[in-house]
Amino acid sequence: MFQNGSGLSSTVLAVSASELPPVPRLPTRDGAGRRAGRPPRRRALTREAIVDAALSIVDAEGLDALTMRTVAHSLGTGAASLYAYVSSKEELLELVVERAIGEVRFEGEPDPGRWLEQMKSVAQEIRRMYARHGDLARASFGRIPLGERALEASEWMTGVLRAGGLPDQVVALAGDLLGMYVTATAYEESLYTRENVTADEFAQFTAGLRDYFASLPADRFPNLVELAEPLTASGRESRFDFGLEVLLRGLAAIPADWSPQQP
Amino acid sequence: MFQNGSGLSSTVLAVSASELPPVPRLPTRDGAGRRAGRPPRRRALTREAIVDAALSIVDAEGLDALTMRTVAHSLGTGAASLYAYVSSKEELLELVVERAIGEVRFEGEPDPGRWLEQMKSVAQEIRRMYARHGDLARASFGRIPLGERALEASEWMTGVLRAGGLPDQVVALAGDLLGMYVTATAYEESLYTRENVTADEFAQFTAGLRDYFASLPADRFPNLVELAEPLTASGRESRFDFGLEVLLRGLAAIPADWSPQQP
DNA sequence: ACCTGAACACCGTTCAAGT
DNA sequence: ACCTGAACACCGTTCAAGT
Repeated sequence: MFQNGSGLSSTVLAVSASELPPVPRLPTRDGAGRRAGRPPRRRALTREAIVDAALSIVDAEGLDALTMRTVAHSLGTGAASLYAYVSSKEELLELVVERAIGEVRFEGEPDPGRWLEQMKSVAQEIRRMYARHGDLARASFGRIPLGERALEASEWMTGVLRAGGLPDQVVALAGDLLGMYVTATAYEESLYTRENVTADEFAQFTAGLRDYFASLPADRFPNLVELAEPLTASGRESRFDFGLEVLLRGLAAIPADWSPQQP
Repeated sequence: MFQNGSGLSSTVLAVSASELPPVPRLPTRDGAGRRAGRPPRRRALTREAIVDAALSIVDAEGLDALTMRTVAHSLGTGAASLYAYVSSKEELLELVVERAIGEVRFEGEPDPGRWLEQMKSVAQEIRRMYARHGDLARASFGRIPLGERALEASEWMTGVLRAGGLPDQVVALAGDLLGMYVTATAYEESLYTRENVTADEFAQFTAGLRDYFASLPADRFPNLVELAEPLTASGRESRFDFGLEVLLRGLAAIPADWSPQQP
């Protein structure tokens, strides 16, 4: 749930909260497995500050611009100094993703009569969060955020799906599926929202794509030629809404006793 | 269609076939936009050979092991020599993805009575293709392959969806959605099929995840605690089948006049 | 005309040497 | 005890200099 798909990633976000149990991890082979550990006493440099700086860089210049050097530079140090607070770039990315997910707000309690609306609204909320943070969705993909805030999100979504009367196994699978859908969509959308591609250039590209389909040899690609227009017509918003609609209608249509054909 | 989601990527695969029109492109800012151009006369090194070598590396060691240097080395040259055949690593990745998609086979003609089965089977076919090629799905994500083989795939899928009686706009959106689902799933699955994570380690991780959920404070995370088992029980196969089932049922349930609420 | 070694400007990460 | 400059082993890409 909220797992950005079924993802069981190799590393997983450490919980900062006190009373939560230690997070399970897949072993890493490259020896970058140690944790930062000790609290940062009385220093200007803190985990918080590093995550802040990293997220700001992603917002302003995208994920590719986030390097240990750029983060360190924006904090007035060298890259090596970050390793006292963060065990690897991988861990830093997890912290940044967790921070972003923590921004998502859930209003109200799970309402049995409104579970579809509630799921739709939280999906849109998450999408908006990603839209605020450049192409962060790319880093988010395939991770299972298990930090406190992410768990709260999973808890809420699980509650909504259960309130909807879905059986437990379907609740679990549905949460993963919706998380994956939103993250994947957000990632793809970030590709054409890159600050160095103007809306005009994008429109031109779309038009070019339509003309490309339209000009294919009609004997070999009759359907693509005929559908050149609808294939390239939909905007981001409609694509997202369409997929969400399909997923939710499909979920509502899944029988209570669903199980895979070949176990 | 077959676009691995709604993806309109910044660069797009060049069509190798003769009679197809030139592919539309989004402008790139980093000046890496030139094409290889001239045919490789009588040389051992060819585009084909380079793509072969690159795909072999992905199969054997994963996408991260694919560097211009490793590819060149496996062909007995230096990285610089590849740039006579391929304008950038980005273009090489597109060629590799296209090659892999070309492996997917479609049996039979679109059959109006069997469109759901046909879509399900092609989705499984594509998933198997990705499973053969390490974590190639990662490189595939967010690209629109427009090469000849990919177009044939899109043509076929479009035909099946139309045969199913879906309206044109739904056909277009559905193709993107299914493509994105399969690619995203394949990518996530590749994360735990990494050759350096054994099945045993994975099972252990899953068990750890279950125990993690189960041991959360029950007052704050009642649903996660209660659903610890189902949340971590499903295998890859069931996850994939579940999502596919949801998508196809949802598609079948979309009204013919669907359009986004806020245009 | 074709090819490529060496270089450039980067990475993430480590560690000896400073304070 | 804490911090970090410099180095290591890599990247993708370029280009002058070879044949």
